Amino acid sequence: MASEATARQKALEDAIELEHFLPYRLSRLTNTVSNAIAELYRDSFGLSIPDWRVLAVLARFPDSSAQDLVTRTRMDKVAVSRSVARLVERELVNRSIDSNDRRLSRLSLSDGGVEVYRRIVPMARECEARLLESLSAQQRQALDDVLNALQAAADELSATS
Amino acid sequence: MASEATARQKALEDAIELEHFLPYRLSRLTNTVSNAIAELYRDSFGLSIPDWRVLAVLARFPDSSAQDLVTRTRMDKVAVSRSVARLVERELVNRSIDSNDRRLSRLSLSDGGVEVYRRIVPMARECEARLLESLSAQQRQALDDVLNALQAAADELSATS
DNA sequence: TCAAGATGGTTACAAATGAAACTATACCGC
DNA sequence: GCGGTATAGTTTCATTTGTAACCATCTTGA
Repeated sequence: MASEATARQKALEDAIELEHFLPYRLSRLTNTVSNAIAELYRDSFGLSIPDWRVLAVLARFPDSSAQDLVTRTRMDKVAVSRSVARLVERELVNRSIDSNDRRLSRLSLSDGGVEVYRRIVPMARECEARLLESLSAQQRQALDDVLNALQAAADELSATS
Repeated sequence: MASEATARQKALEDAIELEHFLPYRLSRLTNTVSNAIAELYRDSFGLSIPDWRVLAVLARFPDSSAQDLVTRTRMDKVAVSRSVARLVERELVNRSIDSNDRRLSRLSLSDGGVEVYRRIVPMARECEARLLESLSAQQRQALDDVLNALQAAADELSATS
């Protein structure tokens, strides 16, 4: 009993405050941001965030294959396949088959895709700007460095576990 | 045609590099961290992250109601209900009914729940520490401030949109 | 006191996500 | 050239998650 009570006591002393726990804070922040953005893209263009990511990469790297998209978006290949299927269906993306290797798709924005992309970009920038406005110039620099360091540490974490 | 080409050109010039786009970077970091942690909790104790959050809050605030958990974890009430159901089923959490208001649950860790919690805490702290190790003391302070500012800005964003 | 909300919590159903199996094509060594 | 293996991409199925409807209980105000 005494030792049972002690164990309980010890657990309580060590208790983690979720509010200050980094992974929780990151998760909460990301959820808030992602939900706001997802709503914006969905209501404006009927696009999901994965769809938008695919568009963004294709705008910069036309003639990408699905595999290229996997690499550049860090989405998994199933998610890429589904987004591409939606976008092709909606004729925002053109798909053709690589003439040298017929396993590969060659994906590009259609004119319609370019147009949608062109209209989304300012909205995306606006969201980002509103977040960054809350920071000083120094904090923005610090954020950039810190995100890089944390991502590297997180990659390490997931590699070693 | 010329104008069509120009539009395309303009879109490309404005193109967003996903790698530098804050919402994307946050999302990527959070996914990496969450996946690593989720794997750890799952393999060690068969717990999901929502389960763990509920445990963490109950360790600090025994006799919480489900609604209290919603507030403190920022999870939605369905997720809380499901986590609690799982944890009660596994007898890590005790549920009783508030004697004054029979709609309310009174939730607390069982002895087994305390034990599981006590064993998870060091693992959670270790994860967090590994992430923070990558930062200088100044960067850690900056991170704290920046996360607070960004969360506030994100709340603002989702409120106004 | 009792009808009309409001609140706490669960259930049911739909949409999103992930893992594994599958198809088609290409490459490699013989 | 041909069997075995690797790669690109899709489909299938199970799990998770979110939304909305729901039930029980409480509160309020005529």
